[in-house]
Amino acid sequence: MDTDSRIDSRNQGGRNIIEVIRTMRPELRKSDRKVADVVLEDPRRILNATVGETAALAEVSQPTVLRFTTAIGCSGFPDFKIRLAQSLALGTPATHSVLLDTDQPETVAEKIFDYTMTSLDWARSRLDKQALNKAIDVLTAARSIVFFGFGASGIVARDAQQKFPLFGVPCAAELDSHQQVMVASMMKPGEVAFVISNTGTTRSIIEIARIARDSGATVICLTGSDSPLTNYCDVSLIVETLENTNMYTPMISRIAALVVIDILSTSVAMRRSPEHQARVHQMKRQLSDMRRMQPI
Amino acid sequence: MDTDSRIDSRNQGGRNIIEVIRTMRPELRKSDRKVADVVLEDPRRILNATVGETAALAEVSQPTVLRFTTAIGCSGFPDFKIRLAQSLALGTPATHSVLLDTDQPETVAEKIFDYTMTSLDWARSRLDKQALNKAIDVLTAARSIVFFGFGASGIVARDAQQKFPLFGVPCAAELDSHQQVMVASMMKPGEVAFVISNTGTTRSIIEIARIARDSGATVICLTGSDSPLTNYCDVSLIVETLENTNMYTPMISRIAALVVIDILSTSVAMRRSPEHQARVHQMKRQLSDMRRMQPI
DNA sequence: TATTTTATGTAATTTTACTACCTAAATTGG
DNA sequence: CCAATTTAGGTAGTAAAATTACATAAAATA
Repeated sequence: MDTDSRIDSRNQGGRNIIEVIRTMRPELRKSDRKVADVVLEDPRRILNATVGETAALAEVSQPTVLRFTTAIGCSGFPDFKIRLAQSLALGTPATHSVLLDTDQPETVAEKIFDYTMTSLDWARSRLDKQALNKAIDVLTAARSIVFFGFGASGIVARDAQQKFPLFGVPCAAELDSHQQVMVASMMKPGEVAFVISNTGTTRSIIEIARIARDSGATVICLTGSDSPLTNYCDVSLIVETLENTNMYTPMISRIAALVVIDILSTSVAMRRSPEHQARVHQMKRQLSDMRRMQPI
Repeated sequence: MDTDSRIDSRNQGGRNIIEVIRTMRPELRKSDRKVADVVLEDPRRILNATVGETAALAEVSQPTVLRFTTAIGCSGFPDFKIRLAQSLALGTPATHSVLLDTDQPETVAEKIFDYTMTSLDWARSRLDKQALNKAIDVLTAARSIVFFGFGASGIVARDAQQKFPLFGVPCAAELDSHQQVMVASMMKPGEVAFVISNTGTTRSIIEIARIARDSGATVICLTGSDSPLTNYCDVSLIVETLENTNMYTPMISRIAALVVIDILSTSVAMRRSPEHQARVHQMKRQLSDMRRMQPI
């Protein structure tokens, strides 16, 4: 219920009809259940089917198919097909149900892929464009950037640190808490501290933001919710991830963060002079040459 | 043309009809273009419209609407609506066109998000379930795992190394080429070498796979295409990414790889005894406690 | 300018979705 | 356990939608 209403608000009218059918199946009429079963068995087939064809597949009458569509909350057969098409939009049936202990690896793969994609869509629609713009401005003007992060966010920090130097901005990634304090307190105006923390509540990372800011650095944070961390930051990039099911959150949060890093680095690169871009191309060529060479 | 035909092969019949309409618009008949415009202006509105209503909106006759649908490659109006529904499934119109120098940050964000999601879907449908199963078997049985990777793949290796120890499997991530050779040559039967390389052509990483295998280790690779690397591996996880536009490939390949790591680690976790899972929960609780504590 | 080709609308036709109604099965109260 | 009532499901007819055939207008070409 709670979950559904949230998803509902995403795009008009209840989403993922397949999931709806699956959950409602037990309380459906016997004949409606027959229809439900042929739909669930191969939803894609229904997309090109008429009421009559669907009825034949389910071995019921046409009005039963119509009654089925209204039973699951659609306004008619065409509407049902539209909903189904949307649920099937990305590959196979999208089931963002929770992982079950009994799931086969195939199912686990499907669910995780699906959940990742859906969550990215969610994050996309929620991303604050203004903050994004401001972050790009700040990063483009930065004399140097230091990325701070722990654990999974440390991975993101490292990833960012590998990307940004391409545009001539000196970068560092600090992942050790002692080192972080030292570096943060030595920062100067014109430098940017980029603080990454999914929870935004990790005490030590909040400290880092505070210290860096006191030192005169501009502080950007990349976090999962409007947390205490944002109080110490000049720009807050909040990447909300879909629900907080303990199982998925750590997975999706770092992926969403990486996508944001992609967006930032690409945008900064695009603002740089063509000269820089030429240099990037040259470097890429060298890298690809290296791949064919024997290492020392 | 080339691009379209490839996308066509994904799921039956050309995908993202909105993009198709946009690209074909100039070469459409005058009246068809009127239809195209009302569709592009507010695609969502068409989902609940009939031929007649669409014709009225575009101020053309009904057959013109029909001719429009066939002109853009649909087999009829209902088919067109289905395609449209699929294109609109995830949030706003999905445009996976190439990045332009003139794109605003908002557009860049949209494009990168969209491209990431689409590519993940592509990777999902292409993932070899058998190899996945085998990899899970091997990892579950492993006495220890060493992850090898360079550059962006090094990030993936680190991420994996942070995840797997949760299930009681000793793990390491080797990112330095000299260190890699040493560790690989010291591996023993029962141990697993997990080699990550997007290109699969990096000379030194292929060497690592060969050395590890010669030492008796089971070798799993995670790579972007059926490359030379796979010759030296017992299990090859090939994560194909959508097209090789130089701009996007490095971004999406590492994200797809991370999702595969998620799937593997989750599946391995699920095969472990409940005892292990309890331990994981306990650890999570400790971590979340730590977040509220002052660092040392 | 005449002729062919292409574009678009009108009107008829077919197909599809939907509704009214009727029968059979199931459920409940006496 | 049987009659009454509700509920499920099918038949057949109806409305509405999509599609086709055809005619006319506009454009292009000779």
